[in-house]
Amino acid sequence: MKMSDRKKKILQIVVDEYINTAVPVSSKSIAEKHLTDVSSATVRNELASLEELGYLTQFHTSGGRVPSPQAYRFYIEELMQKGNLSDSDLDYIDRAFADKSHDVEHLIKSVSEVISELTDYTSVAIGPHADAETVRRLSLLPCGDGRALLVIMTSERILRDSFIEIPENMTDEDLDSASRMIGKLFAGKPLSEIRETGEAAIAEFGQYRQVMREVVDALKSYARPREEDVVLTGADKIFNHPEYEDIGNVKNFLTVLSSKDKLADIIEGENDEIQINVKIGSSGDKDVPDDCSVVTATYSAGGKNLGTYGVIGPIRMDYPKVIAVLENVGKALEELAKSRKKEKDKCDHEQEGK
Amino acid sequence: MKMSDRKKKILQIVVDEYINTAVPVSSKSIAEKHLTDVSSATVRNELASLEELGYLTQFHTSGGRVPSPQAYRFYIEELMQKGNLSDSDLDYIDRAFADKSHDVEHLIKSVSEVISELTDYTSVAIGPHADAETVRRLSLLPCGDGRALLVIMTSERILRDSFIEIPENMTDEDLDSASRMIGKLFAGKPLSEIRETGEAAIAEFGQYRQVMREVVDALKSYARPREEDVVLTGADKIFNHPEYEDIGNVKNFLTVLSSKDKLADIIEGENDEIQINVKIGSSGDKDVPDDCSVVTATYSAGGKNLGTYGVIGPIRMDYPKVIAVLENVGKALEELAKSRKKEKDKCDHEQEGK
DNA sequence: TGTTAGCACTTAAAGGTGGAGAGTGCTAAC
DNA sequence: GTTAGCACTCTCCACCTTTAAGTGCTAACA
Repeated sequence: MKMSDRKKKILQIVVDEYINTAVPVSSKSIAEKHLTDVSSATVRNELASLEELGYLTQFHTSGGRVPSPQAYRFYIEELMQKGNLSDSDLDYIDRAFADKSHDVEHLIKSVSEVISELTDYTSVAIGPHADAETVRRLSLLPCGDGRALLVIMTSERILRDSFIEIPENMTDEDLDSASRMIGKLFAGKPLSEIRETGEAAIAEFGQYRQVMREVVDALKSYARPREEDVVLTGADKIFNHPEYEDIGNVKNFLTVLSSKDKLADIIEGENDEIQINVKIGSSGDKDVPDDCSVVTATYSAGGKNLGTYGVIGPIRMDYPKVIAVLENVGKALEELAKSRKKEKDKCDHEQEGK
Repeated sequence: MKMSDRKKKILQIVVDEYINTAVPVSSKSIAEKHLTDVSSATVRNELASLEELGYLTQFHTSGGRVPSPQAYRFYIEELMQKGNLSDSDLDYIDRAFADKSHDVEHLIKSVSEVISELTDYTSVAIGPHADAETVRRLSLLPCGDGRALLVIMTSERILRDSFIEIPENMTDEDLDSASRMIGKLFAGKPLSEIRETGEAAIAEFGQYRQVMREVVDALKSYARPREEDVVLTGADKIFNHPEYEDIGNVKNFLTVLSSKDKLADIIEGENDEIQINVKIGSSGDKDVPDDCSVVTATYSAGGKNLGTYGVIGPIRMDYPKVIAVLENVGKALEELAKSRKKEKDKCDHEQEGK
């Protein structure tokens, strides 16, 4: 059976209507409100046929139709009318990023908050992979209890959460010179490369071999997003959506949210290439609950990854709005990255001139 | 009306029973299971009198009795039989703290997890106030973008989350010497004192006055527990308790949990002196929801505050178990603090000998 | 005076009934 | 291909009845 234009139109109406009202859509309401040139009986025939094609389901014979996951996918690909944000929403985004300090961590948090606030869904954000950033400076600060704090300044931020063990007989001065040597060796290289080639370098690193090994080991923890890099905002937003009036669904949902590790998997997925990625229901992804959709966007500017941000909520999600928000936040982030780059370049230039 | 021994006994039975079953307690069940020497009619008389005294309430005439907040308070003060933990619970605690690294942050997280796991309630933990700790070492690491990372080693841990702005014309060497000077000045002093007297010191700090001001300002943020110092574990545990089958209650509960700032207020309160503190219902505390109890313990060893830990859940809480867990975790923490102190002393001694 | 048996009373919860309303599927006519 | 008409199905709600649980009260008892 072919998808006639009228079928598409009706399917679009059903999805739009259901997204807005959460009430199964009837043939009568379609004929009255949207397709005034045909009767409800005609619509009924089309609905029956759409159901046969797998786009619609009914809970019971007299209950109107509800879109299937397949329908949402089709809707997003072909039918959806891109939403425009209201002026006040656009304003909100602008203001949120206007006076942000330079911190990547804070920025990620802000992005997550903005997305959750504007979409009214739970938002998840993962910052850029430190992995791809290059080392600018590396310091080892003695802690006095056999450990040292490893602080790495990368091209994008400061990593300061790793501790390494240091040999008992090592003095602060030793540590300092080890720190300089290692810093010099790694400067300009991306973390990922250090992790891979680091092993080989350890052998040649006579005196401070053990410290070197600890540093390389510590870098391994940056291969995956760390717990503190996964930001969750607006978990309580689910209560604003009628599908979560059922306690079982709430429980299910919150259980997924409680493991940041799983969340990271859900959000990151394999969306390196696509800009916006939509997972509806359990599209084979074991970690996404059956009754949830996940919409994510991976941002980048000038070849640089700016992180992955998204929304998790019921399948009946306001996709036009969510996608519009993600796109506009993306634009704002790009702008920000650009203006920062300019600033940095200017700054670097000045330093050279000195 | 006086509280006869029998009344007390009956009240205790009602509370115990209700805690365990969550079902209103009837006169018949009491007479049959616990007070076999009197009839249900006698128990009924006593129950009516306890109700008059404000200890019991009924939802409807044929519904059995339920303890009032007042009854729980009386129960905890006078009636409760202290619970003993099972061997496996005790084991669990021991194992959890056996091989913990030195990190205060990790320890707090572990404590919170252990408490939530053993009690089956949502647990909140706030680490010791950095505020009271003394400075051992202070470093300013240049970040290269007009900022510096302020790393402070205190007697207990490493604080590494503050950034300060530095003057444009300041070189890395300048920063380093400023760092040394400020470090020397503050060494051995508690953060709280620096915060208070710091203002005065700024004036005398000629050349590096601006940096000094930034440092003193940054320290102010340690006066209150920071967001990352408030650890929440097992939010989903509430689903294991029947009072949270009602979606409204869940919403209410989760809303409170979503603000770490409010949580900190709830947990910390004014329990500096008491070891274990129980708030039942809204005991005047505006932030605690009416239908919630909060049990907290503030630990200390050798005069040193080890943090405040607790449990938040329904008023019908298993107080004997919760209190037993908090007590035993407290003991374990004390042990840990002691053995660490020994280690540290030994370590310091060796260093002196060198 | 405290305790008890007995009984009437109250209430929630569960189950059944019937009508109203919504929506469909089908058929026959256009 | 479209439509009007109608029988059919199903939910929802209001109402009722029954059942079980538990109480309060009273009168008798030790």
